Amino acid sequence: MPNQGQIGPREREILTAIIETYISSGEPVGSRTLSRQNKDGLSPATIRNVMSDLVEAGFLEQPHTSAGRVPTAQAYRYYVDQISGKALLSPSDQSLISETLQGTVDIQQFLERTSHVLSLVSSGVGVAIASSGFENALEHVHFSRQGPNKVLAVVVTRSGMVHDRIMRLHIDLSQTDLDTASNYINANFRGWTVDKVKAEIARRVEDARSEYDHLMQSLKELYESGALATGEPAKNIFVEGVSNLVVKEEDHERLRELLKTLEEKERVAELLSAYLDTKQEAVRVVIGLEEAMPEMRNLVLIGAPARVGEEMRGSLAVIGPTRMDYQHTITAVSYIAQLFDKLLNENA
Amino acid sequence: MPNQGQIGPREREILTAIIETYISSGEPVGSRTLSRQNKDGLSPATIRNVMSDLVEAGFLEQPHTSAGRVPTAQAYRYYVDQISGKALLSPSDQSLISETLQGTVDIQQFLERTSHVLSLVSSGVGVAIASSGFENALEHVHFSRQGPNKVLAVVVTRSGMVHDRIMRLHIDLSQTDLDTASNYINANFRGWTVDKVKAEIARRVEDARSEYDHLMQSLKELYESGALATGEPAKNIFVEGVSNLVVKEEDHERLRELLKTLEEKERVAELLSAYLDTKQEAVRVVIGLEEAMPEMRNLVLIGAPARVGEEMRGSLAVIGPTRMDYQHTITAVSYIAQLFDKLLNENA
DNA sequence: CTTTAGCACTCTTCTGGGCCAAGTGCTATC
DNA sequence: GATAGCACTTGGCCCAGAAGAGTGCTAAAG
Repeated sequence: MPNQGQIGPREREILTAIIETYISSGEPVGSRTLSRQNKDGLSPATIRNVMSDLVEAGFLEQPHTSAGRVPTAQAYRYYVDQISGKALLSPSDQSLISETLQGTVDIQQFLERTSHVLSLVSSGVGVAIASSGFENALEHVHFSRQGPNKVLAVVVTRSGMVHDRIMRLHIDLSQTDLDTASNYINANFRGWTVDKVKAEIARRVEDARSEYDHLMQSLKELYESGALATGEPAKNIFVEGVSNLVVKEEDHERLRELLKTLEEKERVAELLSAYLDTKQEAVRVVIGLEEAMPEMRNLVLIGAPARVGEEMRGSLAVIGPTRMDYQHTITAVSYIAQLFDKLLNENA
Repeated sequence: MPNQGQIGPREREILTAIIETYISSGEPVGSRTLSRQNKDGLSPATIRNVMSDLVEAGFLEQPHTSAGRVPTAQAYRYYVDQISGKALLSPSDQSLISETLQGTVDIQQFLERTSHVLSLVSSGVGVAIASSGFENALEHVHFSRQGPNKVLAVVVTRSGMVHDRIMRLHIDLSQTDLDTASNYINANFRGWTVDKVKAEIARRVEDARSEYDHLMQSLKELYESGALATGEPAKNIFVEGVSNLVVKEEDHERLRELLKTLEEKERVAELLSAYLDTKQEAVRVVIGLEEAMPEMRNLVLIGAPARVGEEMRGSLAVIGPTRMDYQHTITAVSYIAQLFDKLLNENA
């Protein structure tokens, strides 16, 4: 990374102007255009000199010798650092968002609406993910016999997620057996994380050698049938607004690849979890997604962890074109992340 | 519709050849090409005469005076009638499909996998919809108190669909109240359709003027909070494989519109329900979707009702380009429709 | 009456040249 | 350091011409 420090106030101003012009026009910006729009009457020649420096420093590129300049990933990163935390969300967006999210009652619904509203207010796809099992405290399980060997399991976690699943067992358990089992689990493990519960049940089942212990047998059967799985990943990953990514310049082949990736929601989840970690507090902007996934060239990710109190319950993000309204999107993401805590805390 | 009857065996043969060539090449097909590929050594001139007749009869069109011919919607309809029921599904597809769908346990999961596998074996998007409430017989409800004024409702229908929902009530019901209510519903209404149940509850609540009847009050509260809603439409509409629709020829603007429509799953549901009715038995092919939705120009719908026994439980379909492998897709859709009955019947 | 061969005609697509606009880099000047 | 001037590069656009594909029509052959 050459000469990052070289950026003085004049350079910064011009760089910002170039980026903003490019974002709104989509075309390489030349010195002439810039000098005309810039309020300080700098001449094209001057600007050319500065531009030349900026190319040197790695902030700009030229598609070919005699075209204007285009911002590099480095430039976007710099730009985002500059503007971060500067803007407020427009009142209309604010009310759109809060009206949509008002009155949601569990995390799944919240996230679903979040992905939708994000795709509306941004020019990208809205993504929202509920973080899976391992961080969720068990609230309550319920088993209900549906027929011979057939059981409906409902697992509710503290965060408000509800997982239901119908399973076939190898043996037939009566509703009484099931109630005994669920009472046992609820009485012993309420508040534990689901993963811990599963591990502990496995241990106790193993320990209780006695084949005569009916309860343990039921538990074993239920455990093995996957009754406590909170996986079912697709159910808790919401991706909306892919049509926003269809823009004229895009080449068909890549677009197709991109859509395919976005449809494999697990891959989107991977992407988010790679870049959004629990520690970090605020909105994170990742420029240069093509390093992780080549079909995501020219896309950026703007994401934030979704917390309630200290606990991370999921993530939300916008995946959109490098040429996007950063201020706006960042503010929107951050606004929703805050709402998340607020709305779900009062439901606790 | 002019001179439909005019089609003799020779015309039919040539028409079929044109359609198949066009489907595989995507370009207007000319008399020369056709004469070369056709086994009977017909000369281009002869073919031209026939083509001329076919244009007259409304089966072919020419993009411009000196281009080859392109099949019209009428031609595709004719073609589909000709080939229907002719082919068998390739063994590899057969096993892909049955392996994917084997072991599904409720309709939701079945449909989700169906939409996925359909998008894989066809060149279009796979769609699967569970028909909502009104035809579903109630199996079982369960209410569970989650906190002050907060109740989890689980509604299970005979078809294996599970609807869960967390609601806020205006009054606080104890778990005992809830159990009384659910027992009452299960005892009185098991086997009714959900809609009937709702109507009947409303009636009884209305009738039981006595404000002292605790049970009726609970029921009223639960009913009004929407505990019995089996709506939540998005949850039961599965659309997969949109990337299949990104093809070179497509214009960006229309593509964008199309994706937007496909993301509004309710609109897709509308489309299916408009064309697939309960009466009809087998696979239905709808050519000319643009009449219903202009953005769906050049798309066809190949769908079938999903029944178990006599009862319609949903629909499945492929929405793909007019230029698709009809034989293959029709066979696949029909194969899955049959599997549906078979797999879910044995789980009954 | 059907089929075929021949031929002139139409229309699209591809190609190459020339022109223009935009933008650059360099140098000389203020 | 900023500016003005100037020669140079490059992609986009327009146009004309050639090539290719296909048609319709007519006349002849089966």
